[in-house]
Amino acid sequence: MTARRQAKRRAPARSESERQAKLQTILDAALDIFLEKGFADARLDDVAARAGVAKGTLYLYVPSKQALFEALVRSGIGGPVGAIEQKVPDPDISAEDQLRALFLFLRTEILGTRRRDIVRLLLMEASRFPELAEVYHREVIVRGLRILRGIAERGVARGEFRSDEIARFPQLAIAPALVALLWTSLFQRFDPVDIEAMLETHLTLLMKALKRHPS
Amino acid sequence: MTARRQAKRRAPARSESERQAKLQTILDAALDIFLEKGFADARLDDVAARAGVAKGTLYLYVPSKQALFEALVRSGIGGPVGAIEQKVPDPDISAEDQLRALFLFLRTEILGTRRRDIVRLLLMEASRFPELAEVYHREVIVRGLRILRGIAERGVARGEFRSDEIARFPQLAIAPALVALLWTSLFQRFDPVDIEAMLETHLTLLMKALKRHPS
Amino acid sequence: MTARRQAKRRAPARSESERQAKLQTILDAALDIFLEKGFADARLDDVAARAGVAKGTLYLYVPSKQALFEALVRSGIGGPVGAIEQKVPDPDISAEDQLRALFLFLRTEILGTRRRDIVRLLLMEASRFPELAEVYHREVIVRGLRILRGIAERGVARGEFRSDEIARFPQLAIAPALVALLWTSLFQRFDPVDIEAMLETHLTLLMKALKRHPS
Amino acid sequence: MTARRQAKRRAPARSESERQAKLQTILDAALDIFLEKGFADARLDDVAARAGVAKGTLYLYVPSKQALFEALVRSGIGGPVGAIEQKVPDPDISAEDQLRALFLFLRTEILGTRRRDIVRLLLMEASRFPELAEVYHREVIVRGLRILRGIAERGVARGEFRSDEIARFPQLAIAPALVALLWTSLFQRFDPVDIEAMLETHLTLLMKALKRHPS
DNA sequence: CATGAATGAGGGTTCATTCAT
DNA sequence: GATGAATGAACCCTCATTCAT
Repeated sequence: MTARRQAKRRAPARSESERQAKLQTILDAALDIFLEKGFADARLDDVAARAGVAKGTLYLYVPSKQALFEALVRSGIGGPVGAIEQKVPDPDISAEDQLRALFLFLRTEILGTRRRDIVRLLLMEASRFPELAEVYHREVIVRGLRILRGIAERGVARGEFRSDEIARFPQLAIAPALVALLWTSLFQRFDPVDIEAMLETHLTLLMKALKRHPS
Repeated sequence: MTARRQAKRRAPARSESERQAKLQTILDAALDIFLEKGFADARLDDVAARAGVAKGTLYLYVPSKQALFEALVRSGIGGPVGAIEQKVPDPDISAEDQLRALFLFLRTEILGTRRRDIVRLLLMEASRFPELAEVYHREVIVRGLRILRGIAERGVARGEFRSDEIARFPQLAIAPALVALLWTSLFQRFDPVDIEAMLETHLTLLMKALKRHPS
Repeated sequence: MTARRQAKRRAPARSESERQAKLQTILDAALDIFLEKGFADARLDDVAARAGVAKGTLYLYVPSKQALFEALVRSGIGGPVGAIEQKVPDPDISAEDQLRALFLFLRTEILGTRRRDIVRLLLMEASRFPELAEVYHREVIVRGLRILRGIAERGVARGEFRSDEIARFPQLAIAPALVALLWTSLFQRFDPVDIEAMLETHLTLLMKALKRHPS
Repeated sequence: MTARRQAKRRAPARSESERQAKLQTILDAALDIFLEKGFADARLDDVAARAGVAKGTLYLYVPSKQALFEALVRSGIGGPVGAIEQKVPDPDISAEDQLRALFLFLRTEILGTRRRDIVRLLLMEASRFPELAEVYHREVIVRGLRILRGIAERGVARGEFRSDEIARFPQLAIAPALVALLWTSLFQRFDPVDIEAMLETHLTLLMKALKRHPS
């Protein structure tokens, strides 16, 4: 064991962190290419070229094209949900403000960033990668809906909301965000919509429907 | 002479309706395969096998794989929208009932049929077929949103609705249908959701938010 | 036997001569297409379309694409050689005039007609159809060279020619015609050459070389 | 550092000369196959097999079947013409000897080598590759005829030749070489002709026709 | 570790030939 | 006989993966 380590450390031209950095470079390049072409049409030649490495090098970091795709998606999901889980369920603020905070987060941390593209890519390819759909469901969907349900239940419990529709179907609360995501990707260029205003209007309607004493 | 003319003018070996039927068989088979594998991974061998014809036969009906895909999508969109345009804008019934009729139609004519899969396929591949995305936008999205906007505006005009949010962002009214579509395709098998109840709840919330005198 | 004949004669819509006429239509169409595309690139669809028949009909007249090509070439060669054999070896005129008559025939009956294209097609495809090359050699080359050799030998015998080079290598006498054929097909469009003057000059040179008392 | 640089700057895995050698192997193999089958019927599988490489490897050296064909032809033409341009127009020797040198060169460097096959292949396929016909015309025909014309004009100028027929139609001087080329390819196997004697006889005749004082 | 040349299975497309009408 | 829809073998080209350097 020691001997082996020494053998490896004799020329540690690449430390573990350097290796991680290069892997990240590859994942970034892969995201670009996969987004542009989709999984099946993406060529590893292009990924390698964009990452600035030789094609064979990819296989030193990832065992196959499919694994590259999966690593890419896994690295891009989950993180933000954890952040929301930390910040949003603040019992000191109203359910409405919690929802608004959640949407602000969605707009700034997802819809306005590359993560939006990762999610779109995932939606596009999910039916071809059922296992990945399950991971996404478990790591993002379930946790996201749990947060929403928590907000809704607390809203009902403290009398802020009249009814529990969102607790029962939290999907209804983020449905417009899904529309925003797809619209941006597919139609925005020839039929632009003010996404921010749309989401704001959604919250307005939702509050009208839910709040006992609409502000 | 007459006899010869008949010989030359005789009905085509395969009548037009027979040709259409076979084309439909091919389109059906193609939908199955494209849904299962996505456009790029779908093999025309499989399409032909499922349609029960030889591979070369496909090219008697469609000039290329891409054209097959486009024909498939085009054949599956547009029709229902026309039906809705005919039925829904009935001035004799309330805006709420018009919306409910629209959602009933969505559930029974889209979400409950193969058209759901065509739409999902389109969403999956839209970025690879920008022209098709435009066709879909023009033939379905624009017309669908126009119907919704019409309902909303009439609801406001006749005093049934308090405000015009849906007229401004009709996307908000059908957003849950999009969730339903994707959920069904991606997660329903391991996390079933009562789609009908969800959409019903959406309508309930929407009416609470919009109606001047909620029933 | 009689019965069969009667059966056939009951509706002899197509007599033998009609059949021959249709075959000729097909061969003409095939020549056009083969000339335009070469054998391998010619499509029977195009041959059928140009002949005004259905593709399957071709197979009622010819058993395969290769057979069509061979029938075409066979039908287009040989004929003229027979004509020359009849006309040229006129013992009453000088060898020079016989040669001139031969070249006039070449210019007007071969180089200036479709036969030129048939010969070119044959040269192009001969290495792929060795049997056809043999037929051409036997039916055209051998007979043509025999005519030339006959002229040359008579010229020597009657003292008109000094030597027997052309009797030994009659190919030398028609070599410029081959140049004319290929030049016309390949280079004439961007580097035009006065073919008639070239052949005339060839004869002039040849007479200078051969004749005892150049005129 | 130096070591690393060497690692990055090391000679290409395959040196340029190795690459050229392999390309030549492929071109040689392609010539065999194209000659045997013609362009359209040649299969890249066979080219690869004969070259001893995998099919995909061909595409590392040439972008398409057509480009392979064109590379093959281009690599085989032009070179010898340059050599002749250097050697033949020697003002110290007679026009006759220049012509004889030219024919010797033709026999040993073209007719007796693979270049003969390349020319034949070009003639066979020229109508399918009009651009290539132009290249050949420009790089070979024009230059070759210019050499002949130069010899002829000098022959006239110095009084060696009586007349200028060859200066006007230099094609007449090499026409027998074309016959030799085609005869060798098409008929030689069942009707052998002494090509060397034929060309020698051609020169004899030509000198008789042209020279003021035949030797 | 890194490279990139080489591999070869795979798939879209064509088209000569067949055959039911 | 004539038709033309159907067939399916064949072939060019791509690209994920391997491996000698």
